[in-house]
Amino acid sequence: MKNQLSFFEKVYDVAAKIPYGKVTSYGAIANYLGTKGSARMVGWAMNKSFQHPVSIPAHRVVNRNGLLTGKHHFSSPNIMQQILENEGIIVNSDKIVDFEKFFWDPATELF
DNA sequence: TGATTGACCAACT
DNA sequence: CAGTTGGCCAATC
Repeated sequence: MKNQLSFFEKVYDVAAKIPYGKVTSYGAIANYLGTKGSARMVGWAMNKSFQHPVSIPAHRVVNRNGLLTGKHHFSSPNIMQQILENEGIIVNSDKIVDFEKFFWDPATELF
């Protein structure tokens, strides 16, 4: 029995818990999981999240700079920004304004 | 099955 | 300051 979830599964678990109107980074999730170097896997997991049965708010996950790097992988490159602005997050030039204000760190908030 | 890639990050050169 | 490298795990070729 493999009680231990794969890194892949943990990413979904954390990403699904991102509160409304908040954002986090790939590195923050990876760091929370204890594998800082696996930040790329988080993004890759988000890509697969679309085919994942659970709704993953991948639009609330951005890179360390608050830049919407993954927007291009959505149905339309403008969808990600539209949703974020819909949640009260200000986005300018594909970048989140006051990123630290909307930043949600699982290691801190989720504990 | 070995090699490459991937929505990243930090450190090094 | 810009380009390269190492790290991590899973999927694709």
